[in-house]
Amino acid sequence: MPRTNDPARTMAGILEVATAEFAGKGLSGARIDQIAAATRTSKRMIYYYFGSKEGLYVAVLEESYRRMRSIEAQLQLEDLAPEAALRRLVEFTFDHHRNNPDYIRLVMTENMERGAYLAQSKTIQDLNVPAIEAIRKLYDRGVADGVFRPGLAPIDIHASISALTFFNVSNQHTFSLIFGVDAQSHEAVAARRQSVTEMIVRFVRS
Amino acid sequence: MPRTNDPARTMAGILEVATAEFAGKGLSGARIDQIAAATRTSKRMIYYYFGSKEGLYVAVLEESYRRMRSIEAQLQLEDLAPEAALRRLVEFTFDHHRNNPDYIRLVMTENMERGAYLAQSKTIQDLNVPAIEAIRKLYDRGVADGVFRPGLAPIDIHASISALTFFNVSNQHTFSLIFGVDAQSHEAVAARRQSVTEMIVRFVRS
DNA sequence: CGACAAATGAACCAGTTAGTACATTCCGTC
DNA sequence: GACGGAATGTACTAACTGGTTCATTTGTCG
Repeated sequence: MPRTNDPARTMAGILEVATAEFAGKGLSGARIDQIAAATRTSKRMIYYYFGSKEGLYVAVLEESYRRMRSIEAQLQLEDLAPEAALRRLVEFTFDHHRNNPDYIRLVMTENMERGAYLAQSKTIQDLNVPAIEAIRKLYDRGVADGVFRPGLAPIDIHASISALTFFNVSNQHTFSLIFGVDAQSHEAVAARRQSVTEMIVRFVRS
Repeated sequence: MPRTNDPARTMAGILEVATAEFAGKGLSGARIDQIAAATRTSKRMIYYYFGSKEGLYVAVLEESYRRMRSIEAQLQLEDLAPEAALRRLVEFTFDHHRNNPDYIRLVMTENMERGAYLAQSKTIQDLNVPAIEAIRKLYDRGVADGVFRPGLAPIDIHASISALTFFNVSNQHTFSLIFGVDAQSHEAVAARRQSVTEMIVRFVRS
């Protein structure tokens, strides 16, 4: 059977498989042979396009951050009242993280690597700034309306939202093991979602 | 020169070095040869006492959790008014996590392993229950005094405290890279510490 | 003291893993 | 249709890595 050259498809296929592998096992736990075997191409192509295991990992990291940002940008917070917008942002982040454990695990992996690879990437570093801007806008509106108390830093609010929603996924295994199996049930997750939202809203409210 | 047999010292030495290695590089990134080289004993002894790389990892995990609990148990929250006790607990947890990145990284590692090794350990699983009990007591006191609002779950409060303090260390690298280098400065950390405390207190306050 | 298990050391090994050499095929351009 | 670079496949390798074999020494107990 004849071969068909399709660089874009080959690269995309490698990236997709590699994302699952790196997210599943971390950087040092991931196996290039495993990735190659799960692709319809060969290991040779991984090195042809990405140069090294680390190069592939950086590409996966960049792609994953980029996808997250593009989804995030779809939120239309301007149309909502400040508190409703804040709730929407928190709930969206909570749900997004919960539905994208691979993204969470890649960020965990990168933190285990002490940010060494994220530091190499030029494109990633100005990626989350829009997220801060969105918070700043809705916060300023809330302060102007008198529903939010003044003096808070948008980046601090962002840190808290990230912490509460990220941890919920990143530490789910150890948390469930120590505090009971039902911590991941539908009801428990829904309750946690509401609690997290409430905590953020109460923090900024006048 | 004559050899001196000292099993306790040998094991303790291995555990200490192994803790740094596993915390530094994760389970798959850690190298038994590296651990052996950093010890004053040999690789042979690691297998003699711990059986396998995984066995050593479990021992490190158990020891690390145990140490954390013993420190935690020293808190005397009963002597303080409810809100002061809650502040003390949050600030203590914040400082403890910040001063023990190895512990944080071991928990991150175990979550990357999906809790597979924590699940094997009998001694660990009933370890954090006292932490919940401490919160329950101070929370009940606060509700009785009328300073805390009723209807909250102690485990939910614990989850929030853990999330906010854990994330502050676990994700410091990616967070600093994306949002500026000064996120780990003395001032920034102190501000974050106060913000986290304030968030928890405002959540439970009537 | 003598015997015997516990503790230790040095060298070794088999399987794995990131990375490569070499040859071949595809496909746009002139 | 020929030419040349881009894209791909196969087979290989050097180094690493968890784990072991075999031999030796230490300390304790009767």
